[in-house]
Order: sequence, then C-alpha cells, then structure tokens
Amino acid sequence: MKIGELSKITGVSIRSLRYYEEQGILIPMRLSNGYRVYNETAIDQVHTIKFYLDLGLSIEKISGFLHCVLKNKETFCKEVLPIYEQKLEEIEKQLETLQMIRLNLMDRVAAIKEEGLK
Amino acid sequence: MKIGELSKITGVSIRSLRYYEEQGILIPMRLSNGYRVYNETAIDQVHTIKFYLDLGLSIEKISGFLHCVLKNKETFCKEVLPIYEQKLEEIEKQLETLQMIRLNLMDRVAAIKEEGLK
DNA sequence: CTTGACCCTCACATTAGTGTTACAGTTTAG
DNA sequence: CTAAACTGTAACACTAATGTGAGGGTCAAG
Repeated sequence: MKIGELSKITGVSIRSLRYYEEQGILIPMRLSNGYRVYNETAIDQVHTIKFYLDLGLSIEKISGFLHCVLKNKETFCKEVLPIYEQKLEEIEKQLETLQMIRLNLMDRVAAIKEEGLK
Repeated sequence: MKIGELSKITGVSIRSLRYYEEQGILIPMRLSNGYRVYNETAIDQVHTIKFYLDLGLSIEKISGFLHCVLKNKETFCKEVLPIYEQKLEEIEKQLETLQMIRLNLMDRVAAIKEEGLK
C-alpha cells in the first residue's frame, strides 16, 4: 500500500510516517516512480511505534528494541527492561516535581481566597 | 549595579537577565556606554520572577501580573487567581497522564521480570 | 599601551515530533 | 486531455528558556 492508505488505516499522519522512515524505524520499499510502498506488516509496526511513543519513549529509544519486539514477545527483548526502568525513574521525578508545584499552587490559591473573605 | 553583579547575587545567568529585559519584565537603565544598570530593587524582582518561573508559569503569564505583585501583596492582585487555577488544572491533567504511563510501565516491567523467572 | 575582565548585539542551537508550505512529478477518473 | 488527488523532497515553524559563540566596544590596573 502507499503512504496515504497506511496513514488512513493507522491514523498516523503522512508526515509522521515519513519521519519514521527518516529515523530508520519504518523503511518502506520504493516503486519505480519513487513512491513508498508498505506491506501489511507495516500496519502492526506503526501501531507498535505509536504504543511506545505513547509510553513517552523517544524514537531513538524505540529504535533500540523495535526490531526485537516485532519478532518476539516483548519479554524476550532484554534491551527493553532498562529503558522502561529508566523511563519510570524519570517519570517519578517529574511526578514529584509536579506534585510539589501543585501543592504550592493550591496553598496560594487558598491564601488568595481566604484573603478575599476578609 | 551592572548585569554581572546582579547575576552573581541572584544566581540567574546574564543571558537570562537580558532575556527578561527582552520580554519586558525587567527593564534596566542604561549608562552612556550602553551598559545596563540595575538598582537594588531589581534583586527582589529577579527573585520574584524566579519564584513564578519555578511554579511553572511562563514569562508571558508572569508579565501579566508582575507589576502588581511587586507593589502589593499577591492576594491583592486579581489577575493572579485565574492564572493559578488554570495552571493547577493543567498540572493535574499532566499528573493524570504521567500516572497512567507510570502504571503502564510498571505493569510491563513486572511482566518482563515475571517472565524472566520461568 | 596592553592585558584581562567586563559589557554589547546578533543569532544559531537545544527537544522532538508534527504541521505546514512551496514546488514539482505521477496517476487516475472523467 | 485535463483536473483532481496523490506522491516526492526540502525546509521552516512550533514551545520556551537558556546556552553558546562570534565579533566587537569599554574600562581599570599594571
């Protein structure tokens, strides 16, 4: 199939599909006119990429294990665990920061509202 | 004082102080040679700016109420409350997203580790 | 007078994926 | 044959604050 069809099926924009190729994680064949041709497995592949992107992983990280998880169960790919753990750590730091900011903001909102009552 | 001194006192880089000027939230006088001169109150002002930046507010937002909070108690400035509330909402959305991702990641880490035990 | 420590402006780089636009070739349906 | 719909590449835009570097004045001490 050509890029437009793959885009419609997967919901991923043509621009992004081209970008995935540029980043080396989704390489299509080419027709003699230069058009990209994707086979059926590309659909799954795009869904897989999307799934990992939604987990907050960068394309660079994804490219490190995509090849493996496309052929095996994820649990088989030893590259995945450290990346998950690193991402988890990062996210937990972000959560901490955001929660602190949240408390600060709530304090100040409360202070303002209280002051308004006087 | 000149920019280097203000930078040392406040811990904010010279680059950032110049940026604050560009954004209109910290305007110094100029010497005849073009050098920026800041008065003593600039120190407090920079600390205030830093405080709001650390709350996750953008310079644009800050510029909307900085003038007021520098002259009055924060609780007096009616522009502040809606900005805080909006930011709070935004942060709570981010927290939700991150927490979902975190749970997903933890699930997958657990699955991989479990599989490894077999 | 020179050296070094300041200061100036201007402007590109950073993150990261996607949107958008310009310009151009190809295919397909009418 | 032509217009519409597709495809191609290339390149800039975006967010936002800060880092960095080039190229060049200014000033104080020795």
